[in-house]
Amino acid sequence: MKAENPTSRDIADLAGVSQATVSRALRNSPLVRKETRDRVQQIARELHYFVNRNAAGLRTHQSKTLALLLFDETDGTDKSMNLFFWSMLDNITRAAARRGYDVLVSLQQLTNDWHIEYQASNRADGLILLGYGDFAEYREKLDALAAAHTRFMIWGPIVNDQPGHSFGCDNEHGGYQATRHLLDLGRSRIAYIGRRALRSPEHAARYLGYVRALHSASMAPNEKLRFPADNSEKLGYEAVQKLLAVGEPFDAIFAVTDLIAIGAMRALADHGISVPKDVSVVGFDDMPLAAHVSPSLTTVQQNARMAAEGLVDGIVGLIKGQPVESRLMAPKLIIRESCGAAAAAVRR
Amino acid sequence: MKAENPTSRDIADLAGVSQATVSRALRNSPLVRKETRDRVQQIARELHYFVNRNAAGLRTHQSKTLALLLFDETDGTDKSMNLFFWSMLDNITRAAARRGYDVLVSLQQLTNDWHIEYQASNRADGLILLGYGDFAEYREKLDALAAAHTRFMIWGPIVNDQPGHSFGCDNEHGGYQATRHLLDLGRSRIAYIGRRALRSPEHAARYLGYVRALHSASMAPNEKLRFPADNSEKLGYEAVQKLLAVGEPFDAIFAVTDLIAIGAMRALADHGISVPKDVSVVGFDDMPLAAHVSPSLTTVQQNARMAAEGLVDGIVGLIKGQPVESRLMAPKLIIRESCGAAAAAVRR
DNA sequence: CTGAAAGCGCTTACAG
DNA sequence: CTGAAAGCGCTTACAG
Repeated sequence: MKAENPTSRDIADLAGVSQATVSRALRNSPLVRKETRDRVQQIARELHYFVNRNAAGLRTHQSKTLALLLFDETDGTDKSMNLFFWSMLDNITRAAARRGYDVLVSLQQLTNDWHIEYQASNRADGLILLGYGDFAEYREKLDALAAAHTRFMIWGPIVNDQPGHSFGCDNEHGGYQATRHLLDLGRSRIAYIGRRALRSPEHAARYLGYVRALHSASMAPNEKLRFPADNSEKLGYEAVQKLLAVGEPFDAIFAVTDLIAIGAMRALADHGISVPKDVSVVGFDDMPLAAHVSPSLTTVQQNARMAAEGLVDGIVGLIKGQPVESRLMAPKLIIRESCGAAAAAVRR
Repeated sequence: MKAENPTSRDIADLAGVSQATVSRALRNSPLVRKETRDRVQQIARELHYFVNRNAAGLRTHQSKTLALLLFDETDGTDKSMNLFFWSMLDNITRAAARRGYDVLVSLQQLTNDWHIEYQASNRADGLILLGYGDFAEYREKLDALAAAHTRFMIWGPIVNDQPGHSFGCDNEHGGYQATRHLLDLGRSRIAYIGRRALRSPEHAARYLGYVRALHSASMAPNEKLRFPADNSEKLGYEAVQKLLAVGEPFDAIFAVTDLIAIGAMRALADHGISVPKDVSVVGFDDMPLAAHVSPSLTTVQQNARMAAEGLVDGIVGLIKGQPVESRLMAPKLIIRESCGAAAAAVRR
């Protein structure tokens, strides 16, 4: 049915050279004479020849493939959280392709084995780990990866003692920017919705930025205006219900993620509280939805393209045995309608 | 630095059997005695051994990998369109994993070469093509794939003469359901926003369903209420502007995609027209955003899980040389607020 | 039930 | 600049 694929030997026969020369010519080796090289490549093209990756990989102990492991702590109902990852996936595949790597994708549940075997089986030369959540739970998996001498880059903060290398967003600075923006607009009773425990280091860093901004305005965080929430719209909604129940006055909310912010805005609307007139709301992530909700959400953007480049640079560096440093990139405040800074904000 | 991975030969030495027996034992061959098999597998586990995929693949001419090619006709600004694909990706990787396949992802631009070499280079045993858009443009690529004897499944409609196999949504039926729903609510002047040309077969099928529903109510489509639009919020917005400019009365809109519907609703809101009081709007796709806009969007859902299973079943069947039929799955009307069927609709 | 042997299609020292 | 040869780590007839 399906014709056999041509091999380098077939090309050698047609070109009248040895198979070794074909291999060299195809890889543009300077060892082979230009005319020979051109002839070989010409024939390869005519035959629609492509190097057998399994054979090449077996020989070189490389797969030229990266495995992207996406893990998701949510129950899957809040698919929207994945939007940033989607953009990351897009950018990572492109960045990887530019460097000659394919990307293997795996959606991991936290309970699954973490596919240490991707590298051990020569399916991938390195891993990129992408996920939000509780690092206390991940830690054990990361240790296992490290023990197996797996090369991996983690999307996320720089955590002391954490095995492996990471590339992340400077969440502390982002939290500072968000809060500073609210303060600059004259808001002073700024609620915080999100975690701040160390086991959730991204939230924790954003919280620290929030506190630093308050301090910079000679204020201190008000514990009555702090409500824990994981990353979901529902929990943002519920947090605002609690906030209102407490009765402590507030004029702004810093939600530690866009999803929480959107839930919070819905709760405010349901209670007849106007955003941004009565209360300003700022989120974090800049997921596509943020521009589409009403009022559109002012938020802190993590540039997915930059993130992808950082992660792919890192893992390719590790594969090549180069020294790699864990790094953070700067986030960017995106001003829309939800804080009142742009009264007649352009929505498109 | 990194210790060499163990090979089947290492296990053979430790187990005191031949390398061939190790290979058989690892693959649970009934040929090898249970005790031998258990001993070999035990040692493999202790050594954290994993079969070298390159070697196995070279030998068997299989990669146990599927390539998922996502192509996107938009300019990339309307990332939201990708949401259904994201869900597809999720479900496809899981469905593939269940069948022992990894998934390689590639985000294709229409202008790129379509990586015929995925299969020719033994990187993938088959392809899944995922994208919306204009089949006239794809056609040439599909022919090239077919000419290269590449196995592939296309997400989309069954198109006569189109090379390869497809699995898609019964868009005609979906268009019928959407329109029927509007008719059942007493709407009679139903605008259609979307393409209907054959070169855009998904839109075309939805349009045919729209027409059939109208006929079933003894109505005919009103050409003054038809406005072409590609899949973007912006174009949905603009279509409604044109619709209003024409002055032809209407009480409902069937938008051929959710994104168009959302743009349409925004345009209606900007003109002070109430949805669903004055005008009912129904979309197609049920992207996550659909539940979050206000009013929440009644739409026709394509079940991503079912779609993924269909595509993966198809491609695995093709790989195994089994007969595979192109098939359609049934869409499902999801009733929310935008048509007025659920006055006090639950938004969550 | 097990082993010896061939061979999948490359890459790369080694020799010329 | 080119070729002959080894070998990457498996799987699977072939023989026993």
